[in-house]
Amino acid sequence: MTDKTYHHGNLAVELLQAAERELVLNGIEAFSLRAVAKRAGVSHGAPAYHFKSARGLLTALAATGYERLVEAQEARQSHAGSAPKEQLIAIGLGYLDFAEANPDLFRLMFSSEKPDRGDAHFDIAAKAAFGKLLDGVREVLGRDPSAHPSAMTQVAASWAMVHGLADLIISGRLDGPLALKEISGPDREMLLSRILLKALA
Amino acid sequence: MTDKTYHHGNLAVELLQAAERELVLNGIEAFSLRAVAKRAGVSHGAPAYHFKSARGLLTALAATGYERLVEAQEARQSHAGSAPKEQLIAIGLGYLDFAEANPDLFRLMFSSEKPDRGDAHFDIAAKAAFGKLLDGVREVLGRDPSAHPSAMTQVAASWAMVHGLADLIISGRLDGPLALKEISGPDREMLLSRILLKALA
DNA sequence: CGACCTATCTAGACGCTGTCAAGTTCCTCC
DNA sequence: GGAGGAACTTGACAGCGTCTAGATAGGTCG
Repeated sequence: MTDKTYHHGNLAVELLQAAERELVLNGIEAFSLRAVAKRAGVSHGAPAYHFKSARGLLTALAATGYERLVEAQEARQSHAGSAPKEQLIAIGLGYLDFAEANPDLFRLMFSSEKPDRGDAHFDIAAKAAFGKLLDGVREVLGRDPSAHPSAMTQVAASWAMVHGLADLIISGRLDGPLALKEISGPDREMLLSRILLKALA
Repeated sequence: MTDKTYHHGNLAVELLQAAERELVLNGIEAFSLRAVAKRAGVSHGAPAYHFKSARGLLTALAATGYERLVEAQEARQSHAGSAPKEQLIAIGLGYLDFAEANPDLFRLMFSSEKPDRGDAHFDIAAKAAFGKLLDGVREVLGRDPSAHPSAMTQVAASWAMVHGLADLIISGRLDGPLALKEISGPDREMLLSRILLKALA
């Protein structure tokens, strides 16, 4: 159950870790399956046994990403006030936390066609993350977005705002105009919160 | 100046067109320089002469993308009312038009590390596109965002909203929850405009 | 008219990539 | 203790981007 045997029984997990490390080091576009195998200390053909293809490995990695996205959001929620709006802002800030901490993984999850979106694990994890946002908006509006089109519009607006913000931040596009890199701590949180709040208008 | 000679004098332009065609057909992640060369009817080494590398070709392509983004925005503006808010909404809708009409090019421009952002042509074109947004917000607020931090926050919010919306739309993520695919015409424009307007709150 | 010169493109080689098929090693269970 | 399957290795293949050397066309000048 540990490792280091010929069949070390843990390779799938190790490959995922190695893949993420490669993603961080080389970026998503220079990602190489063979480099992942080498990093994990196995032959270049080994990954194919556990994940059918490079696509399969990246799909699995992206799926874990959605799970960790939810964790980042819940971490924020647990430190926020209990008012619905505060909770929704926390969900948004958690979204930004995750994107900033894992920019390449974030891109893999949302802006890449490499993961197979039809994959069951991927789909479940992605839907769970979407559900988080849905819950937040429901609490604020006091009704279920799934049943009320206008509330669903509110979900779309919130998602678009936080997602666009995340995407612009990790591509460094707000560093120049907003000088976002030079702001930190509470000032930064305040600024981002104010922007996120606009989506709720 | 036309084509079909050995040195047909037009290859750079033809390569750009071929590259975009390949982008549309195969997607950004399966993009191949050799396929572009084949499509243009030249040897696989030919592109290197005009654009130093694949990166160079994609950088040039992305740069033209920004120029066409501005054109899409101006097309919308010319059909909109003259009120500042209407003009800004038009700029946003043009942004969405462009993204929906050229999803892979949009991804190349905003979410890829393949283009060289230090390239002069790329930088100028990208800054011009950003300037469009800046102008729109200035007219609405009546002051220059470059000089007023609070107005620049407004720019960031507007950009994040429209950019996030574009990104979610082209990845099909609003088709399910919002059923956006089933809405069209004026209904659709109204819905998108209402979301964009929220950023101005 | 002919020779050169430079811009433009071709052709081949290199090491890398992902995938596949066949072979090898280890573990388990009968 | 032998069989069989699971986990991994090995080698081959086509396609990729880049580099280098060579071929060719067009224009310029003697």
